[in-house]
Amino acid sequence: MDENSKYKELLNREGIKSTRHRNAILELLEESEFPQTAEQLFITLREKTASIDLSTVYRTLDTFASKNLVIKSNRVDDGKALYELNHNEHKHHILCVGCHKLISIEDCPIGELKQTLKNKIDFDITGHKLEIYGYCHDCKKYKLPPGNHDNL
Amino acid sequence: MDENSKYKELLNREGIKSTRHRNAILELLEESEFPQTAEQLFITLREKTASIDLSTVYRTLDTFASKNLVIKSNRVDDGKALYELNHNEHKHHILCVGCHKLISIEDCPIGELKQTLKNKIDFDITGHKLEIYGYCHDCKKYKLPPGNHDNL
DNA sequence: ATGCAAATGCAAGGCAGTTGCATTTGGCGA
DNA sequence: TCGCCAAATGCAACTGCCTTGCATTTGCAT
Ligand SMILES: [Mn+2]
Ligand SMILES: [Mn+2]
Ligand SMILES: [Zn+2]
Ligand SMILES: [Zn+2]
Repeated sequence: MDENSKYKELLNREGIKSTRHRNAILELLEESEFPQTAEQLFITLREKTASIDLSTVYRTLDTFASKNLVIKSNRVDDGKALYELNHNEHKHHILCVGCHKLISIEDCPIGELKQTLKNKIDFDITGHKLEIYGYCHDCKKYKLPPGNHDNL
Repeated sequence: MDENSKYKELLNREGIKSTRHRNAILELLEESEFPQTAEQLFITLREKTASIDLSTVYRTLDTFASKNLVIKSNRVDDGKALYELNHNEHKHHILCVGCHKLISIEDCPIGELKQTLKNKIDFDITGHKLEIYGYCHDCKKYKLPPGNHDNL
């Protein structure tokens, strides 16, 4: 195999084979600023590289997720699965419900809660998912939709 | 209609009709300690009350969600939709990945973050979803699965 | 080069949720 | 109380996301 093997060592380290598709998917994820759906990745892959089947995309992403190479989450509005490279940095996204812009933030408020729960009910937190939404600077001008948004 | 109309006023206040199914679903949600899937509700409804169609359950729950009577979320492991009554109290659940037990907590760490983001990037948070998982007291004995769980 | 397990393509299938349409029902006004 | 009509429901087909079974191809160790 040629120098599609950019991630050969990484993949072998995880005990899986280095293939054209796996390299392409990792490369694409590395270029992506935000979590992508399988289909978004699939379409891009078809455009820029070779033929690939959607099922291969799913299987590859699931494999990567099981190795903790990628993080799988769910889109807030439609629940569709999202995949992003695991940079092992702790970050979250906030979604503007006005313009649907995603903004990355490095703040995470779980730290204290971790200790609190440990003390209160002897629960060991190993992970969490946090999605925040609201209105960005540019979208403040729009009125809030009716209803209590603060109970989620 | 007889005294299935327990929630008539509430429903009329929201501008929708009081029906047998809507009352039954609200009643069932009120009895439920934790968020339920549409199918769980559907099955219980069939057992304890009359015949109802699954599509009616979905439509009813969506209607309730749009009125902010119920909160729709997604299960952590399979992404399936969950529905719970909106008690307008701010709470979260933590999931034990050992025994799959759900525990309600009233702690929420978003408050400070709200102000932080307001100051830093002029973003107004209107809501958030937080799912926490880990190991409960009883499940500590089980080993943690390999991999970094702390990057979600 | 050879062999074999792993990866992939292809097509069918599974399942949560949605939708169109005919029928029923709640609530209101006569 | 009756009749009306929009709203709600049942039913069945359908969509879309994702999975799976199986035949073929490919990575890679020997
Ligand atoms: Mn976090
Ligand atoms: Mn909260
Ligand atoms: Zn915006
Ligand atoms: Zn447990």
